[in-house]
Amino acid sequence: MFESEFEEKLYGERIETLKKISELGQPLYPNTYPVTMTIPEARAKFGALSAEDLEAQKPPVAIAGRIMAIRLQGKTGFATLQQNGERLQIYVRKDAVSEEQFALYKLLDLGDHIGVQGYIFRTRTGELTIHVESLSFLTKALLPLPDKFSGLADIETRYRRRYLDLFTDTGDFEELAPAEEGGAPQQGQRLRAPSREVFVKRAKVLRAIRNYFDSRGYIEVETPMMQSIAGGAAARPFQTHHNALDLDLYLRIAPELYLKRLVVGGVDRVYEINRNFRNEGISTQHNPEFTMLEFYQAYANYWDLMQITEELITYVANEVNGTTIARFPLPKGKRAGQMVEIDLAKWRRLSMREAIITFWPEAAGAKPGMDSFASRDAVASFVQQLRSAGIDLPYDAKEPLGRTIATIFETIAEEHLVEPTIIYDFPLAVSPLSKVKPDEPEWVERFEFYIGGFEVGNAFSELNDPEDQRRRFEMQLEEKARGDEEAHAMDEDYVRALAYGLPPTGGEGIGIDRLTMLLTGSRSIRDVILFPLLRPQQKHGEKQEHGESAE
RNA sequence: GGACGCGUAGCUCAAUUGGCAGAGCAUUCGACUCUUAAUCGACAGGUUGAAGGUUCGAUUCCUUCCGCGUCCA
Repeated sequence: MFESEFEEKLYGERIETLKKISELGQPLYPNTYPVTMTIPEARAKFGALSAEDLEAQKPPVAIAGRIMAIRLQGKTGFATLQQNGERLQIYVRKDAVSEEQFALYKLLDLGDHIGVQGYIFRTRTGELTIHVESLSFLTKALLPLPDKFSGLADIETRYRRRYLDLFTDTGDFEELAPAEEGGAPQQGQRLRAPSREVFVKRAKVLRAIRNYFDSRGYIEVETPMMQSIAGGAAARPFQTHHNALDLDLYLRIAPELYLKRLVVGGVDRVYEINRNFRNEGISTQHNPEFTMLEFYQAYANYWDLMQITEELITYVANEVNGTTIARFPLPKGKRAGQMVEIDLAKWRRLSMREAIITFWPEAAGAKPGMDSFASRDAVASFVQQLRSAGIDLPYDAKEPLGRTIATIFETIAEEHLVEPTIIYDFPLAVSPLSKVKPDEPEWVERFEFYIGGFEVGNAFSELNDPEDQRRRFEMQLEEKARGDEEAHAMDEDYVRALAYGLPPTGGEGIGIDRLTMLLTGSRSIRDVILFPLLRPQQKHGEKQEHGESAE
């Protein structure tokens, strides 16, 4: 457990301190403390009252918190308690508490939990403070806290020890001027919110989404996380095994096919918010387990979903931040790291083909025409044009035409989609579960929406023709045979479900982690996931083959 | 998977051209009855991520490995 002799020594000293606290008659790990309010409640209730008002009332309170700062000066002392991310100062005088309790105060360390009872007043400098009449020891911190002002700066430690990050992180600020002699450094605009605030907002995001759908007649459900066919998306799954049934299973990559089975079953409006698992790389936008919202609505198509999307994102932004303006550091591309302001209520819509034309790089020569995407030769020459302009573009002459078009889109357009943008009409070849456009058989009624330069959601009019669905799965099997490990597997039971009749339905998935990144100004998905996946840490001693002995 | 960067005391950070590893906070001891990044005095705290190499001498240069970050695939 100990990382150094220093830590071990300090731990031992604090165990000794615990004994002394016990000798003062304090239980060492009491199971409760009778608070009258939380620290945030106390600040809200008394924060506006003047010193005179407080002096007249001497409002009695009992609160509890963790000691984040402590200043002892002879026969008196101050300490700062923290609870629920807010702080309140306490004032302890030797002549206001019992002898044992002042002895206890002198034995307190940074990080300890205590409860105090007394009355609220303001100090000479005006700070809201509790004049302590009685204090109780609650729990000891046996290990040292991170730097009391800077907190944890090391990103890795913040992820690995999120418990420390949550109560010590104060966010990042723009550096304005160097610290003056003996003073605190000047702080500018906040660049990153405190960790705790990010996760409080994440909870608000979930609450707002549930409010939105619950008030519109949707039913929230939970469908299998362990599936014998990992369907509903193009991704590699994690594999597991059920011993009693001797059954290979996959962790789900999407809930999609189960949710549409529910629509077949007459659950016309349904949503699920839950984890998906994809056995892929890790980046600032990818964690192997991530949270996805999927919702389905019978008798709706992708045009209806576009409207719902714009409404939902606007609603959630207002609920969470009180504004639709999001300040967000771009996570990738040429402008990576740049802070941008995005209005989540202002949307534009472009078809995929329009987006390719709009963001066609000048260096690549003549822009494609709208009608040129139907020709394999034309699209192949687009690839050559882009490559000769120095753009790295994967291309396989044997891959379906639609896949090439989708790759071109992702390569040249995605990073430009910073303002909320709906990209609609996708190639059939990359959309095995979407309904074909009636007038264009190679294109489907599907859209993705992009904010901040990355994909946040994906939606389509659901393919509900079982014959067509079977053919699409068969096309996917050919892709699999061609070497595409992410191609969809055949799901006979899903085709059978469609054969009972799926009404016309629109469905959509939205990445909750990415949406939370936008609403909290977080540059990495790891900043919005409490315990992101990291490689397990090796201890130095474990790597050494031969133990070295001093003797 | 590739390129680049980072790893120094518990925490936050220094260390000039390759020349005695240092400061603040925290800890320990002492002083202090309105402090608030409290203040003042004293002590202690290091295998510079790991292993190897070059050198009279390596935190610094080189190689490999480990972990993390960023960009790209």
